[in-house]
Formats: sequence, structure tokens, C-alpha cells
Amino acid sequence: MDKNLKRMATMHRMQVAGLELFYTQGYYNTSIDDILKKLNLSKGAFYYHFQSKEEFFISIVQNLVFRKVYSMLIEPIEGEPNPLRAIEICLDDALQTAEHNEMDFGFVLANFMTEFNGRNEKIVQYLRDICKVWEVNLVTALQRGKSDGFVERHIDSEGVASYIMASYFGIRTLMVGGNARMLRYNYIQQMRFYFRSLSPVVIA
Amino acid sequence: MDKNLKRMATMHRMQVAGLELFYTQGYYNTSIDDILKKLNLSKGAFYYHFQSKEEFFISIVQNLVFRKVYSMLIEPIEGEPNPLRAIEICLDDALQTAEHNEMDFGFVLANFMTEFNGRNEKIVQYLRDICKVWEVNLVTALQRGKSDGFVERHIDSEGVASYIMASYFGIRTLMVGGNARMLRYNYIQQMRFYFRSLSPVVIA
DNA sequence: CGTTAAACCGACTGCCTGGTCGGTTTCAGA
DNA sequence: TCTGAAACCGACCAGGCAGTCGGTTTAACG
Repeated sequence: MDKNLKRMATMHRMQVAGLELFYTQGYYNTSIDDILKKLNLSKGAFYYHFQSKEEFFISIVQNLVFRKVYSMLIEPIEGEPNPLRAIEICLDDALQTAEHNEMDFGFVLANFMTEFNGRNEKIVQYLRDICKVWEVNLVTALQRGKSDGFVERHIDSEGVASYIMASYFGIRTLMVGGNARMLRYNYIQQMRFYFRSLSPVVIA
Repeated sequence: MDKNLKRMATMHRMQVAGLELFYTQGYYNTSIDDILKKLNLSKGAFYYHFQSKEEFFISIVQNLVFRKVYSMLIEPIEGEPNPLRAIEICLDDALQTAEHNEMDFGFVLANFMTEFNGRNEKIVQYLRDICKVWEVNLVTALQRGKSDGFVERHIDSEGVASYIMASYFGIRTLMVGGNARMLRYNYIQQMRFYFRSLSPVVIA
């Protein structure tokens, strides 16, 4: 195998295993040895590929988390004509993966933001950047929705975008240990009410 | 001073300092020595009053966090006639204290829930119990609002309650490092839109 | 004043963690 | 087959952690 390929493959394996453990156990609560044990690798291998635990985490955020947020929360909305409808479907999908205990990357983001808040501003910055990308894309979609007659023209797109993001982060927090299925159902239901107040009034 | 009083006073001092540090630095990231240094006390004093770090934290949750959530997020709504209006004012107040970097206990709750999720189910349980109390009180207020004609009768009170809690938890997460003032303003604005969709239609 | 128990002290232990480093294995290319 | 660099190993270090314990201080009370 090409050396460079091998390098990439090993690094990627470490990143995937690292994200998995950082997500489930927390960054400060996960040791590098935990990750290495899972992969049957040694300290030497780790520090050959990464400078430090922090750098390692940042590489995970930029490679895995960012990409996943993009493909799962941003792309599915970009092409759709009706943004409110698209957002509803997209978040419902995300909550479904959450229900099956798979990683939903919106929550990964929120999780790490709280964990690093006040402890590592550098990392918070990286995470916030990803949030910003999500937000900007939501705003764009909403603005387009206004032109296309799917969204009431007088609404504040920034406000709506952050309200959507907030409610999503929050419902995932509530799902911690709670009745995920019920919460998801109720959440989508209430989001529909909210979205209805953002839709143009249909003149019968 | 009465011995018992002294005991209570010292324990309380430890709890207050502990909460402060656990909140700002995280539980796993805060050592008992950190807390003791702040109070000029010793290991001996700590383990004289508390059995373990975990027991200590639980006592903080039950004494300080629970009481504060009650007095700041539940009581202000209980007496009010119009629940939607009362909730709006209450959460706006909470966000204002957050803006001034004081502890808002809704966020304390959400913070710890994420930190202990998957790491210490026992503690998650205590935190979830507090959430439940908050939720139940919101539901009660909303139901009362229905009888009193402030809330549309067909709405699902449980769904609305968890949507409110979720959006609040989430907006606090977004405030991490973000533009808190702007976020708060937008949040309250959007909450009004949402609440309007829950209010009975005024027949002009 | 002397007693006694509660309150507090701080050195110590055993364990874990991030990070280092000299050495070993692997394997593509000559 | 030989070689050299990339990839990997794992013992080791320094520092931090929760929790222990024998001893000291404090102050209420007889």
C-alpha cells in the first residue's frame, strides 16, 4: 500500500475512534490510552501522527464534525424550494438518528460547545465557526423562501435561524435520558405551529 | 456560635464555591483542591463534611440548584394570570442574568445534564428530576391558561412546555461565546411569534 | 481551668494522564 | 536482497487526582 495512503488510513481510524469516545465520554474524561486500546495501537503511533491531544481533537472537528454537519444539516436544505418544509424534514431525520442512538452531529456540536465553554476558547472558536456556517445557510434558505413566497416577508431571518438552532440543541439536551420518541414527536409538532406563524397567510 | 450552625455554614460555603467552580470549569475538570484553595480549607475539612466528590455534588444539586430553579423559573410563573406572558418575562429575566455573566440556573441544569450524560446516570437522574418539576409546573400553568382564556384550548401543553424548555436550553448554548445581547433579543422576539400561534384568536 | 468532641489540618498513597524517547518493525524502491 | 525512512512500540516521567488518616486546634460546657 502507498505509504501516504496508510498514513491517512491510520489517522482516520484514530479520528473516528476518538470522536466516538469523546462524544460518549467527554473530551476531558477520555484518555488517549482509551482510544489507543480500542484500536490496538500505542502511544508512539499516536504522537507520530498528532502533536497533542488538543491538535488531535481540532483535526476531528475540522474533518469529521464539520463535514458531517454540512452533509446532514446544510446540504439537505440547500436545494429545496420550501425552506420551512425542508428544515422540518431535515431536523426530523436528525432526531430519528438520535433516537437510534447514532451520532447526530447537531448534538455533537452542542455537546462540545458546552464542554469547552470557559475551558478552551480556541476549540470553542472552531465549534462556533461551524455553527456560524449552519446559521448562515439557514438564513440564506429563509431569504430565498421569502422571494419564492414560502416565507412571510416581514420576518427576521437571523432571529428565526437562531431560534431553530436553539430549539434543536435544546431538544437534544432534553432527550438525554428522557423519552426520546415522545419528545421528538412533540418537538416537530410545535415546530410546525411556529413555522405556520412564519408562513404567508393563505388567502382563501 | 452553635456547633450545628457552624457545620451548616461551612458546608454551605463549600457548596457555593463548589457550584461556582463546577459550573465554570466543569465537574471532571475541577479538583476538590481547587475548591478548598478558594476557601482556605483543607482536605480534612472536606472529607469531614462530605463522603465523596460525587455525594458533594449531589448535595449541591439538591440544595442549591433545585432551590434556585424553583425560585427563578417556577415561582415567578405560578401566581401570574397569563402564563405565556409570565413565561416570556421570566425567561427574559433569566437571559438577562446570563448576559451579565451571572449564573442562570436553567443553563446550569442543561450544562450538567450534558456533562454527565453517559458518564454518571445517577447524577443525570437527579438533574432530570429537576427538569421534570419545571416541566410539570409549565404544563400546569398552561392548562390554567386554557381555562382562563389566555391559551388556545386545542394546544398540547406537554409539547409546548418541552418546546419552551428546549429553546431556552438551546439559546443558552448558542450564547456561549456568541453575541449574547443580540441572541437574547431575537430569541424573545421569536418566542412571541410562537406564543401568538398558541393564543386564542382575538375576534375583532 | 480542664475535658471532650467537633472541626480542621496536611502529608501521604495509589492511580491515572498527557507527553517523551530510544528502540523495533515494516516495506517500497534500488 | 539490501537499505533507509516511515510507522509503530511501550517503558518511562512528571504532575495531578480522589481519598485516607493520625494528629492539632477550637470552643462549649461542667
